[in-house]
Amino acid sequence: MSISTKYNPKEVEKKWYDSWMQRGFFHSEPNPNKEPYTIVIPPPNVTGVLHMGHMLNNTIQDVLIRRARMQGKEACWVPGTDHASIATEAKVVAMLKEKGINKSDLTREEFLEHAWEWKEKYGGIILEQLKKLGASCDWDRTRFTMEDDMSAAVIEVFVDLFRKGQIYRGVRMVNWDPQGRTALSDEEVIPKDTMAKMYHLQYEVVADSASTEPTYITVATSRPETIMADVAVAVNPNDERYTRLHGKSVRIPLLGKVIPVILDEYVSIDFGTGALKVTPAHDLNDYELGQKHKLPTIDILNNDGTLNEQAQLYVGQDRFAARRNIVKDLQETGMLVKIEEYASVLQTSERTGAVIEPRLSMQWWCKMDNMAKPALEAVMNDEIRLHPPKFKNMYRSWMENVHDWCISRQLWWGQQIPAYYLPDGSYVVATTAEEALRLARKESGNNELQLEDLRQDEDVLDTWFSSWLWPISVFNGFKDPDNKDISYYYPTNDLVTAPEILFFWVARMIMAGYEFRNELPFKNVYLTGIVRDTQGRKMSKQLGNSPDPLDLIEQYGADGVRAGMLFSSPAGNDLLFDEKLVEQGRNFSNKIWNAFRLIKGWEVDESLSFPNETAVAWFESRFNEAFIQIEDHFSKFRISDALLAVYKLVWDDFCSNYLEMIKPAYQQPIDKQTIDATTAFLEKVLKVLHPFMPFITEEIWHELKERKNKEYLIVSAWPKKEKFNKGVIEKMESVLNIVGAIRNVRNSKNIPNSKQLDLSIKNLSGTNYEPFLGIIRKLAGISEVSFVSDNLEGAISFVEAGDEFFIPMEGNIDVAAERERLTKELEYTKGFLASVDKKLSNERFVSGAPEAVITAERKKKADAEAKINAIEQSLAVL
RNA sequence: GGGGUGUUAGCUCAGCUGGUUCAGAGCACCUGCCUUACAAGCAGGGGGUCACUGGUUCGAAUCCAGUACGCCCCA
Repeated sequence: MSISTKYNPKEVEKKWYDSWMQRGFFHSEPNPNKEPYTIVIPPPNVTGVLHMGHMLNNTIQDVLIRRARMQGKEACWVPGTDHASIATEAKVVAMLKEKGINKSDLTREEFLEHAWEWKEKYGGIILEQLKKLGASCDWDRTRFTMEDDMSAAVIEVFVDLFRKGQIYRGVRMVNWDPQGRTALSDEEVIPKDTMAKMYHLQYEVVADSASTEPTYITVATSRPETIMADVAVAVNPNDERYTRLHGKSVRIPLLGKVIPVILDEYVSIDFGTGALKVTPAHDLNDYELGQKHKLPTIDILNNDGTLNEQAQLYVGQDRFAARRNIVKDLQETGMLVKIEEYASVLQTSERTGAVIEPRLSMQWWCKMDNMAKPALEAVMNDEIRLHPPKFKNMYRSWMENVHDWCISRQLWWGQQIPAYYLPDGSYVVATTAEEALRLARKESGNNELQLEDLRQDEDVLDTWFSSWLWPISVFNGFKDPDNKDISYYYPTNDLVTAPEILFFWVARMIMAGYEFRNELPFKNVYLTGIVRDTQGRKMSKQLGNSPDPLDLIEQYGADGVRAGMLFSSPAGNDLLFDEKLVEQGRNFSNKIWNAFRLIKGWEVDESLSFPNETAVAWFESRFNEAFIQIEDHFSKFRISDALLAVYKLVWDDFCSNYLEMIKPAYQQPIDKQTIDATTAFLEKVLKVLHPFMPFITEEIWHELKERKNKEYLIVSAWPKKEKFNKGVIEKMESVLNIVGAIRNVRNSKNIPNSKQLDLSIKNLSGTNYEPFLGIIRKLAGISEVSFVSDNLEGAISFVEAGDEFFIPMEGNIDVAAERERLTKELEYTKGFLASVDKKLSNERFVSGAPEAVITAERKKKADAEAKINAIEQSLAVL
């Protein structure tokens, strides 16, 4: 037999992936005779490379889709990528810069040409990487959020929502990324804990008459460079320190401009000095305060973060340079009282890392409140289930406090907003320029207008404004709402994604589902955790703590990596990734491989009788029991638990126990009935293992037997739930306990495995041990078994299931040690009995507890008493 | 500040409907084995007041309240 003792995944994985592709097993077409099962991939950024998060996420999707396929459903997993406007544009800008080209020197068309070229060349690598993982996506259906159809859907949706009054244009406070020079949604802003400085500045109070000494009010701010944009100083009306200032005005330091003191309970008395400078253009809270008190707004920043003319001072300087300079100048004039360090949260851009500038700007907005309602309800009433359900609360609080969505981005890569400005500044919204012209002529009453007179809005839409349509648009549901694909596959079944994007993607897809199809987009949302390193740190490029997934696959095999990722990742929990887990996954592959080698290596002798009836009957039941558990785990999306249950079934039950029971002596042949049963068991085991470890299972499946053309494991029938015999399982459990006890004796007495032992059984329970004697002999290395009615002298004894067992020790038994061991066990059992007795003598327990519990307690009592009796007898004969 | 969530073995975590799956798994550790499927393995073993304090209950790791510490989301 020349099969290697080590499983070698490399060529096996490539072979089977190609073979599956060739035979079209991943491809799906609507089939009215089958139940559809659909997953749409969370489209990774087209610029992305596979990281550990993707690995986890896509492994789970593949497990679900493979199981569904085997269950006979029409399984369709739609892959694709997202155009990721900011990330991609940043990459392209950087690439151009390396070539010495500035974006600002290019026209929009030129830039987009470069971008597309870049996308064609480098985009979508990640999809190729997913194939290495074994992802069984329907690659014929691969989509990209900026391909023509998808973009058309985005534009159509924009126009539709605009006509419904759900989209508007307005000046609002936005998160401004001065580096990317674009607005960001709240979700694209990452708060970072930092130590910041709090500057205490003096504002001179404008005196009633010129004669009095100047007085000052101290204001605390973290952003001294914005004082030129101040329009008021606010204090709490209940703050007695400042009562004297009610109705007064103050002078801005350096600038000398006079601004009023206003009163508002919003100001917290204990924070800073209790006096707040109000800068509506550069702080969200100040903006709201300004609106409330009808204060003007003075915007002193350019879109690149430098100061503009409105600032009057430090014009043209970057905001941080201006801060350094103003601090120096304030110090020199004595208006800076002190600088304090305090822990603060810095808002930064997810894409560029720049510090976010709250900024007033004209943007496009999408109203959320109407759409949020059905989306909230669907989750609250479990039409859409979140796994784990703890995310429901979070979802609710977000949806109840939902803000309008800023959907415009000052970028070129993406869907350009279909708004067209007329020369007079008014605008129309239309899917095409031609239609826009028609509308413009109609609305303006000016039939002389030409296409050249219209100017399309420069901005593009937020990436998520295309992603939220994904489950519908991948099936062309906008252009052709009743096509056979969308009618069949939509609503999809399960969505697997990270909790980080629960709001800006998942929630919005739900809204889009109800808004555009009156139907939920998916039924279950499985939320994975974040993959962290062993120290609990998020994996990141900067930290360099993330292993390269492809290296891992190279080293441990895709199956090993998949299993490793799943071993410790219950839904919604972060996964502390340790390469040890992948090693365990690899070892598991090897274990299965060797079980296969063993079975494959046996010679069959058809003349032999069938000696393994008990073992076969037991494993049959055990498989069915485990399978029911596995299915239960799956039904509750406990993927990790399902794998662990399979793992134990394979390793403990099948390999350590079953195969050892039936294994013929060295170089002896096996009987026909046993080999047939065992082959069938292995096939069943391979089936339940296949979704987790597709490659090795397919390999063994084909090596085990000749298979016809399309008889592949990937499309074989998932096992059915069947009844099992609980009694058989329990009996075997106690037999295995006996084996364990004998092995323990062997170990503690240093008796080598090669030395056979004898066993005497004092059968008090009336159990029929006959069918199990062969198993006990084989697994525990016993030669003679005898049944006795008296205790054996000079033997080590133990009790199991009410019966006593003796192993003769040929006189060299350590009486003292044995006595000690038995005494200890006796003490323990007596203590145990006492606690059971206490319970049973408690009348309220007996009357209050259910019958089954009481019976169980009575049985415990009887067992304990029998055991005490047996130990005492053993002690007596020692 | 508001809301959520967690704290179980050295580590990572299960424990779902309160009671035999109730204190468990994997890794790590210790002992002994290269026993012809597998040393990427086999056999055995040690290790936990279930964060703390109270309450409900015949019975609490499990339910409730509070405290401490951690994490997440929103401000």
